[in-house]
Amino acid sequence: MVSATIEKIARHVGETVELKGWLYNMRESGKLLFPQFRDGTGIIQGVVSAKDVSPEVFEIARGLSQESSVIVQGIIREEKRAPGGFEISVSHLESVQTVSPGDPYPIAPKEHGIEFLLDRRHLWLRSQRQHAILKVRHEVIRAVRDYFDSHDFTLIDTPMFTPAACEGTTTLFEVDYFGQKAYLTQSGQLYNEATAAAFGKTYCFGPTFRAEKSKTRRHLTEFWMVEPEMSFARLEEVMNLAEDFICAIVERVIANRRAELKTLERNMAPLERVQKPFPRLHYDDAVKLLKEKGATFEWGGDFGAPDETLISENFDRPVMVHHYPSQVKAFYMEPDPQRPELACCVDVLAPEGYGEIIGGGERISSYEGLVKRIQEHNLPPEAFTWYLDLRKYGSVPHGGFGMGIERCVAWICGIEHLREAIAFPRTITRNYP
RNA sequence: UCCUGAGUAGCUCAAUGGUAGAGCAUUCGGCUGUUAACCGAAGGGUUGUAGGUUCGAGUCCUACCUCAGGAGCCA
Repeated sequence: MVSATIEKIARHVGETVELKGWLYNMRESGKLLFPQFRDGTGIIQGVVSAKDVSPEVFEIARGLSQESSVIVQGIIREEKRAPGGFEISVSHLESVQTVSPGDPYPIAPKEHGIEFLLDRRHLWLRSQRQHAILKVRHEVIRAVRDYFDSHDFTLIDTPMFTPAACEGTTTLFEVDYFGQKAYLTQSGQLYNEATAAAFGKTYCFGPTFRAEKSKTRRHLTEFWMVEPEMSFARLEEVMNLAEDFICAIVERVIANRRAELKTLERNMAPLERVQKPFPRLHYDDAVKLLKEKGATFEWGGDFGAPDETLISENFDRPVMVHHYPSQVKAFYMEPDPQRPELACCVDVLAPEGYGEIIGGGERISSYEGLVKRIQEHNLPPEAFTWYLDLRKYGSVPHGGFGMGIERCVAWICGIEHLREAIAFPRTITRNYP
């Protein structure tokens, strides 16, 4: 007996194969059953005819409830009437575990509320839409790794436990570290600066944690971030990298995950327009643009979500906004030599209202400059001794950026909420399942 | 933390202050090409919690709880 997967079922037309999976749904019509099977790679309709199988097998098939696990044997046929275009004519069927009708699978093929679904996220992952999103996520992550691996970056992952903040301590998760205070990382960037000085070009990729009390579709308390860092790089090179990187990811997902994007009913036109060069907008000009659009915005502030949408809707592809005022950015941003009140930084705003997916820039390379900033931000200097060392022993201009994986996936999938872009989302109100 | 909205059957939702309802799901019956199949029947309720107003509260009032959307902050 040939074992087959639904994803590659087309190559088995005419053959009798064995499928191992679960009952996705079933329609029945008297002595004819139409079970739909899924195996993790796809969904295929089966047909069980009472005249073609033993009465015992027919009864087992008829008694299957949604998500019962099964092993099915049958001939694969092309069948226009079947969703997906292929069908398995079941000759034998074995139930591995039949879901009890007294406690049926809770996620029926109909609409459900979000709280109900999130409480059953461990089961919700089996549905087509969630499956498609997580397949895209996997493709994005593969593209990210392939991109950096093939551009001479070395992967060096950074710690989750850290002794101090990169930004404010209010947004840090504090943990007890054998009697001492430690914090879950918000970013691997400071460590990336050390590894970049050791290896030239590096990146880290892992979960990050923010204890922000944000209750919006754009926030998770635990999210995955990829952060490249380059020695001897200026803002210009950071922007070039961000642009090339995003194009590579989008191109790769379009090439390999078209079926999933179709399942998600993603409008492909805006994705296909993601080509170099991206528009580059100086902060001054972004403020000017906001004022032209009638927004009440004062120079010097950071953009809120509605501001980002107003800016990005003027462009048909991601837009790079650079040179924000230092006061709204992290302490380690390199000041612009011509205008020290501005930081050599860049945010990449995704189109279609998805907002910031990348933030980055050039880091301060001078020892004195960094000490001054640490003081201004009231950060504990002893925690940054090692970080300051990087400015004492062969300091160079360097920079990089961070990209939030879930924001990128949500944008590419065209989904409303970040919580669907990760298998088990952690938000301010959710730490289960 | 603030603003707005919502909690009724397993799920999604109805119900002028006057007998608690439908569809889906489940069970039983019917149907040999179904497409969220369809047709018939059955079971299924402390209306988020605690008070209050009223002859009478799912409905009105107060407090609290939970969730959702948004703001601030951020990727």
